[in-house]
Amino acid sequence: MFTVSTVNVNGLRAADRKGYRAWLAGTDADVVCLQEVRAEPEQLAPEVLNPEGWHAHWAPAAAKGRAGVAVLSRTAPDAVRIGFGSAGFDASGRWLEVDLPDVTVVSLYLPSGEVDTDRQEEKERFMAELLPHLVDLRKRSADEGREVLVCGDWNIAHREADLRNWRANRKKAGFLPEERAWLDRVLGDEGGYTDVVRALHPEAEGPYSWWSYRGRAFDNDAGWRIDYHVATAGLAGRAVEARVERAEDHASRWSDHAPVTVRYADA
Amino acid sequence: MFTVSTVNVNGLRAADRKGYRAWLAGTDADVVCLQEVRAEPEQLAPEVLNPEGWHAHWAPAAAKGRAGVAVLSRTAPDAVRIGFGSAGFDASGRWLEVDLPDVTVVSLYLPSGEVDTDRQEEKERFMAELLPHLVDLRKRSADEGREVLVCGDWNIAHREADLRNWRANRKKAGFLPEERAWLDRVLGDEGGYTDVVRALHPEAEGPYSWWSYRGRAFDNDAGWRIDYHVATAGLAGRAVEARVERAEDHASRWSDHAPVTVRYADA
DNA sequence: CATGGTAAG
DNA sequence: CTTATCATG
Repeated sequence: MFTVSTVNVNGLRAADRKGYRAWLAGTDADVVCLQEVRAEPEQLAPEVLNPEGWHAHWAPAAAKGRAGVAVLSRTAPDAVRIGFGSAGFDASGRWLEVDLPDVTVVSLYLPSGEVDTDRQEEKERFMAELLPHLVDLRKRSADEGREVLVCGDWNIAHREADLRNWRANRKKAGFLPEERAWLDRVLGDEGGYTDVVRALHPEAEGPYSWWSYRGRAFDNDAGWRIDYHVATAGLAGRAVEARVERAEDHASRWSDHAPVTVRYADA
Repeated sequence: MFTVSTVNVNGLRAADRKGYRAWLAGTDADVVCLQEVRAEPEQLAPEVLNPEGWHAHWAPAAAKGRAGVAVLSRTAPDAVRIGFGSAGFDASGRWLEVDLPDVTVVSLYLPSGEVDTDRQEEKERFMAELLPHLVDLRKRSADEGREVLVCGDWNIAHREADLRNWRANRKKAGFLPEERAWLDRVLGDEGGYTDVVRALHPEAEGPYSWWSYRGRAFDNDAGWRIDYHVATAGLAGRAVEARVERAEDHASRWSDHAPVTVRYADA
């Protein structure tokens, strides 16, 4: 069995203060993808930077305290690549590829965007540049006999079942028609990828993976499913179980996101 | 008896969370001068903005979250003036004059400065502009038969007895020779003012009124006396008791400064 | 509502 | 070390 977790930690130093380290010590995952590390590697505690029993690779953003992704794996990767060949985004701490024996695992942190600001334009540029790379990555990997798994915070809820209050959010970044249409392409014939958790649970509400810190979103389960396992067909077909590790209560939360963990059967 | 307290609150909203409001409710002062309010009046809780039993006047800085002084008095002032006639500093939230029946009380927050930066030049410009106004204020008030009391954070320790580690601080803002010389002028024939607490306790170490939050300054009593009652001779001669309301322990501190309270006998 | 940077103290 | 503002989420 091959188990992969992905979680947006919303500042790894803060998450560590609140329980991340204990969570990592207790997980049975083989690979953990992190997003929003929001620290330079040197700013992390040694036990977080290089946890015992893990090989950790980091892709911090050039801008201090922003974004930043990582991949932790129990075995050493064959290769590690930062960025997806974009002059504008490769130093933004949003894309890290790690080659394991027969699968390339990616930690992705897509810009959140904000309607009517240049942050939304940036998100759209990022999406526009990413799609061709996703296609290319799938094709190259297929040639090499490898699967691809793009884990991370995609910052888009795909369908109405992917967020609690979809009506109120139709004009909000993260559920805009153009963003959803872009995910349609990623998950359709053009991209050729599968939304693993949705494939396992086609009729479920959610399961949500992010709840705003504002108001009572967590208590009311007013969440969004924006953290995905996006996999090539061969790997997606081997997914046997998915779970969102939602905290018991507010006090035990160490991020506004929850880990999304999927178990894949061996090939 | 006429009792006046002065205290740099280091952010009134934070101070309120930690105990300022209870302190105000318990004080026997007739007038309270505040410095470093660091809030626009509208950002303050109503009970802090207009405490029951007090007349409160505020002089916020134009720059949000910076400086800001206030005077609270149990009786309504006859007049209130913001600034000391300086184009550069009148909107900086550092000078507020309040006329009470026979004394003008001022809340002053002198810039802290920082050696080798333009913040030190700003401090020196402020001092240069302030001294003539102090002289003028004393003279005009004398003509009107009024005393003057300039309370606040002067951000200068006058003499070696006014800070714990004076040797280590000879080149630090707050104990520079030129700053001390300027205070000599304020407190000498030119200014004509008296350092009330020092006059009451000529031989004392301190009493300190500020302890840095850094290190163990508070526990070690490694403090500075930078908060003064600076009064015209007639009022200074009526001072009968001074106390610094140093917190019992770290947990009960609600600012890095302590209130400096003086009781003045009636004329 | 929370993180982290930064300026100020 | 602590207060704020700010941009980001």
